[in-house]
Amino acid sequence: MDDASDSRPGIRERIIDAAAQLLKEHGTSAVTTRAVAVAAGVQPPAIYRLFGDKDGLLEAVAEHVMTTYVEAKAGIVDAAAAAGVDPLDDLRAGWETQLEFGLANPDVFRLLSEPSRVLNSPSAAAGRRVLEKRIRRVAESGRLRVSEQRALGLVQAGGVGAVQTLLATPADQRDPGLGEAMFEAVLAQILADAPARGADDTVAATVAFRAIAPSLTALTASERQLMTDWLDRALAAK
Amino acid sequence: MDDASDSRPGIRERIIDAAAQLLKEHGTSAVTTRAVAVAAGVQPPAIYRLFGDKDGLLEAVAEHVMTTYVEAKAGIVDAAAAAGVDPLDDLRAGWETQLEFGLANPDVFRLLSEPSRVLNSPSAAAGRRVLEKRIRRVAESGRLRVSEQRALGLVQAGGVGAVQTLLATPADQRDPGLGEAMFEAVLAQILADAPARGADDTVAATVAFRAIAPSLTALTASERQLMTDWLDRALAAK
DNA sequence: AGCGTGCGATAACATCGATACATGGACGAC
DNA sequence: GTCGTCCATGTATCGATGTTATCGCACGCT
Repeated sequence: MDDASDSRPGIRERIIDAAAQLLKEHGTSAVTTRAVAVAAGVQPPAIYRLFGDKDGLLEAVAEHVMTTYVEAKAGIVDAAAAAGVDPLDDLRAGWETQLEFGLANPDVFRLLSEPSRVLNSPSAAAGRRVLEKRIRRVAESGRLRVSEQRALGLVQAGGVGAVQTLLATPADQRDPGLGEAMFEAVLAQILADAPARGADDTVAATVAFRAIAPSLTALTASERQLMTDWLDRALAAK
Repeated sequence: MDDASDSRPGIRERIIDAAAQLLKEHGTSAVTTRAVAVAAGVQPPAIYRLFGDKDGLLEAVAEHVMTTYVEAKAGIVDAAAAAGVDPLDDLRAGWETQLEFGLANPDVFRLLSEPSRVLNSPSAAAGRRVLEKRIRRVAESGRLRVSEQRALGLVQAGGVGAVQTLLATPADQRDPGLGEAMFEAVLAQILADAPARGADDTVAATVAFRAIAPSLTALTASERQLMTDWLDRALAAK
């Protein structure tokens, strides 16, 4: 019945919750063994009895957050497979969930992205398995034009990179369409049937002109400034 | 004459080199103020006098490694611009350099990728500026079908994501083609299929844009009117 | 009942980032 | 030449953190 790790009143859970909350609300540096201990109402040694060391605690936190977050994902995957939802819509839903999660929980996301942790972490493996299922469904539909491994890597890299790039940009300067653009880039690379993106000549011409506009000496500085502002606005609207 | 930061025999450099070597050879955890101090043959307080705090030291290390690595990049960019190398080949060369660097120096790369550091780090800004130049050259050639900002974000995200994904995979299970696949995915997303007319000089780009400017629905009628007036004036001045 | 096993609490240890304070020497003023 | 001032260096230390040893106690097994 009861696992050995489950003592009585869920002390383990209390510690994990306290650590997760501390991590989410006050950042990585606030997650100290003592702070977690007092927040959970236990003594520092309890952490070491239950998790071995601090890294074990962080791994448990990662697994907890990941599970909480992935359970929905996994449920959606299964439900989608059963309901016959388009695998691509399913993949896109997962992508958006991951981006939202990453932007909402930067510290937890960083924790889950650390290569040293990902390499030997059961929770990371679980997360990857969910993504593998989604990729597999796309593959089974016959629309993949690269290996599943390649597709998996591209989706993973695109997601991690997009989140990290957005997090590394001041919130007011972020490109809100970056995530979707990256997803489309990955899709176009792994799908057999080309999404047939319309070759938009106007955008290309606008971008090219935007690049050389600052060198138009026939205009005044303020005119150039105003014009580039308009151009950026026009491009952002695309 | 002598700057206050430059005492006598390059103590600053000795400390930075010691820290960089420690970081590269023994990982992040080995970079401790005392270890750096003994490795550089100085006293712990010296670090604080020269760098303020440990984060200042890490920033200096990041800047040093970045500079050493980027100097070649920047030189290549300038040389490429002068020699008229294909902007795409130039971009690809930078991409490959970044991937190699990230895989060869995982800890330094992680340091340089930390969002909190990237947000207010001069060295990170310098690195981004190099990439901006490369993107700009592509934009000037008229081959970009998205905004420069979007292109920049996609290249950045793709590179960071690819490196991080590769680092998070056991070396013997890595997909050696992932980096190139990601690059192609990004390229396909940001490039116009057709070389978009021979708009490699300002006049051609301006003429092309002048032709499509009236159809920019994102601008108001008066803005379009004023802009086309300016465009005509700029063309007349040529 | 006796006893052992395991859990919780207190205290302590080693190390880390960071700093206060004393020391000493170099340079200019007289 | 001598003294005083300033600044860099060196020592010692502080607070905090990860981690562990030790003790006491309650619970279950024989």
